[in-house]
Amino acid sequence: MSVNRSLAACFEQIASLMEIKGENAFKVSANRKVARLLEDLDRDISDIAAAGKLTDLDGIGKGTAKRIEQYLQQGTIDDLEAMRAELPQGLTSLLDISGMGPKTVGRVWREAGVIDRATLKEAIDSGALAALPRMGAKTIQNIADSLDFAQRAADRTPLGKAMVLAEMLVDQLSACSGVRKLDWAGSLRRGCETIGDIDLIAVTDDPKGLVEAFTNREDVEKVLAAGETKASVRLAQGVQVDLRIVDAAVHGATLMYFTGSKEHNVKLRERARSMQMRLNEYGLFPDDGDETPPQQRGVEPVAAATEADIYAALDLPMQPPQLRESLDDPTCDPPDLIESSDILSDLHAHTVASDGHLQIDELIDAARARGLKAIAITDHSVSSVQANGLSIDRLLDQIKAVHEARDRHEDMLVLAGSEVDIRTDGTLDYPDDVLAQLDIVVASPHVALKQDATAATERLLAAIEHPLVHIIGHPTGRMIGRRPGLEPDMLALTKAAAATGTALEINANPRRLDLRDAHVRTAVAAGCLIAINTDAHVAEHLDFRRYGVLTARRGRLTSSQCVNCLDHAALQSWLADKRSLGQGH
DNA sequence: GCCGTTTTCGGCCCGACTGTTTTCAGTCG
Repeated sequence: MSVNRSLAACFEQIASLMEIKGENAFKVSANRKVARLLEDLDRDISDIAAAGKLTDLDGIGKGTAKRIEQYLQQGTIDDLEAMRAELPQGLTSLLDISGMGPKTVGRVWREAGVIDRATLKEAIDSGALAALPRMGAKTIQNIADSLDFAQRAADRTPLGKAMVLAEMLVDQLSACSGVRKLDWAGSLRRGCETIGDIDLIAVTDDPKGLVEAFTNREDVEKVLAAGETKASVRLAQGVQVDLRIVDAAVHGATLMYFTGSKEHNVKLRERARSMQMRLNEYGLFPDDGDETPPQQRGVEPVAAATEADIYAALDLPMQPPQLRESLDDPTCDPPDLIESSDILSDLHAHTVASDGHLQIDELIDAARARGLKAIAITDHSVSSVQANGLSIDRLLDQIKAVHEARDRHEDMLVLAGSEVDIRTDGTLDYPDDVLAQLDIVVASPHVALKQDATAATERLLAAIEHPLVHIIGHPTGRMIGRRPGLEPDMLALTKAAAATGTALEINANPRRLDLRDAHVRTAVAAGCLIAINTDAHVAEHLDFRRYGVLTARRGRLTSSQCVNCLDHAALQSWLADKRSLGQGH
């Protein structure tokens, strides 16, 4: 699968270099669209190329197909190599600096000899930049600040951090006088695993007061914009936050517009145009051919107050925010997606026996307090030495202790389990006669996370097909932004999981989210069962559930395919049936 | 560069804010 990723990077670079060269903007966006498509694709592009089906993909024409084939055969693309020879490599890194667009990057390169971030800094310090036309003191200060910020801040903010920050902002700003509505939009609302910036949409009787409260916050490091309807700040926490203020009558249009994705918006606008209408952040308007934006001429929108109104007026089904990505078709009826309230159990959690911080009873109480009806105690196995994994003797003691706790908490279904290491060769960390004594077995990879794709596939297949395994925990072992994890053949894994009834986990820890959204989509399509577990080590980790649910929704999961939505009887019969079926395997 | 109930050419989504402008280009989302 990584060929998809490296090829996506090529097309992203083609787009950026063309942009700096000043080539046709539509060609640029066509290439960028290809990059996005490759990133989201759930199949190996080389398989599609081998089948001669490249141009079947929306956005790939003859030219792109040729480039892809050349890359697959030679590992390079002539057009890209030519541009790399013509333009310095470091220029594209300047596009990530806020305020530096392709025009500016092209100018500072041609006219001031800037070729990367280091030479940009030099040009600022030496005054070479100030010598250029249209480079006033403010512009240069903004570039200097943004360069500094870009060097310090992480590329994107993890979902877990952004969500907590957004909740705090909404909480505090909602307390301002006159505020009637305040929501977050953007990639955060869509539940993406990382967030570029936080978008807030407000309805208020006192716009000025809200903008002031927003830009005067103590944690604001820099105010990027502060208009009557829009303000933008950079927080000390390393995140940019945009605030839009709108009339209640157009709230839906603005919320929809800033929720995106960009590709989804484009599709809706194209649809609007095909129906002789115009869609913008103020509503859906009849297209009367007048260039001036309709809302400025007092034209009444066809729909604007709610997202549902707009979808309805476009004759489309209402799409949940998590299904508004480039691969999602807005004309398709969305499935009845899983919700947090559907989840009745957490089947992967740790106690002090291994590396958790809670006693068994504390974990059970914490789960009950969050509305759960069942909890599995799954401490680490013997190989996970760094996590204080349990020896067979300690595990047998633990099973006994959990079963005693079960009798003390009759309202809860308490399961004695283990998170068993899947060793490098695919064997498990306890012998079968020990595993058979557990109520539930979660098998997870923890080491050798860089092994090649074939070995990883065989390793995970062995665990999926093991008759005593119920769930594969964090199947790839990736850590967002830190390590990519295993890259197994997900199609093969999900097929095997569907055939054996083994569930694949969405680990809800926001640093993991593993399976990721695209994998969930593949798994759901293959018909395999999914578990959404938090892998809790402290009580608060149980609240990670919501990140798992968002990821599940992005993968089109319904509650009927999720084992955590089973009630006591159904869960117990799945656990038992899985094994009795497995016996004959 | 892609695409087609305006299909082999001529389109391709829309508006706010900033800074350096004397009417608008560039950037962003």
